[in-house]
Amino acid sequence: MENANYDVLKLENQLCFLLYASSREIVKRYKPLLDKIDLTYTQYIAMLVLWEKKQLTVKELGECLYLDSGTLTPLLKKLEYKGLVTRTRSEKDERSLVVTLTQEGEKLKEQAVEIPLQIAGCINLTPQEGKLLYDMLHKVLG
Amino acid sequence: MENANYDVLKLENQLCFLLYASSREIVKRYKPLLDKIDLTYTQYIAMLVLWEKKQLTVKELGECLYLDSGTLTPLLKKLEYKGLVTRTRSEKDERSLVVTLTQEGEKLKEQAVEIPLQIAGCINLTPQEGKLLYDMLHKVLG
DNA sequence: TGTAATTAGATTGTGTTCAATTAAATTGAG
DNA sequence: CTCAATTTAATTGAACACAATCTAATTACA
Repeated sequence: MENANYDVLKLENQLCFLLYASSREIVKRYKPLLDKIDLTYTQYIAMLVLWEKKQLTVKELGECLYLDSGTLTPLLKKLEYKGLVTRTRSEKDERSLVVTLTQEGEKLKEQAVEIPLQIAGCINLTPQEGKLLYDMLHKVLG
Repeated sequence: MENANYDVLKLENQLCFLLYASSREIVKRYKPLLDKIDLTYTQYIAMLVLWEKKQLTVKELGECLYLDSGTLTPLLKKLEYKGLVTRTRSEKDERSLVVTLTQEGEKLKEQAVEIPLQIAGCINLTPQEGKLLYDMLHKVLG
């Protein structure tokens, strides 16, 4: 084949690149809001889970966030250092580390509750489009 | 307001989290394919642009990829080290660094041409859904 | 029961990302 | 022209991501 069709290589055609670029763009839009409560984006999504569940193991948190201990261990140590969570070994199974929201961590939720609306306000999608995007990303994630 | 509605904080409701998780998931699916041609995902998308344009400045490449020199400088040095590109200052404007595809870099395109189809094959979307996702991500990116 | 296999986290090393700063080159206003 | 403002990369430092490896604890099977 002398003239292979290289069009598939063109960047504009790359759905994956759009996904990658959009993800970073959105995280960047969170930054000024998260700076106010001194959290990074990854710390924020970890806190989202903790605000909902109060307590869970590193393994469970990793399953929620699709992150492994290589990312979570240092992140949770930072949240512990900030006084937002505690880290203790499970009594039932010493291999498991239980992460628990502190009072301080619980209190931070009140300030964080503003963030989702502010983010929604700066994303250029109608609720219908948002729902469509949501459904398709769910399919991608499988 | 005694019972603020914290539902907006729930992770499943977070479009942004899905975007972030899907992006990482897709990049992970590229890895075994990119390992064969010894490129990381970021190096790959830089090569995509170079395969199309042959030559451009770091600034132009950054605009294509939404990445700054903090990311691109070390990345391009690695591509140069691998012999895929050359890096030379522009004669017209010494501030600009011109990145040029080498013969070696051009040759790699032949092996890379297989990748998009293989990725498409492991993403769980119909062409119609892909188009919809594509359009909405374009809107998000603005 | 005793050892092999598995599991949960921690650690290490590579490679991004990005904000902030720096340095050199170029441009523009007076 | 000339000096201040702007532009382009490079550098630095903090924080991920993730593969690979390690250790300790638990489970399973011969």
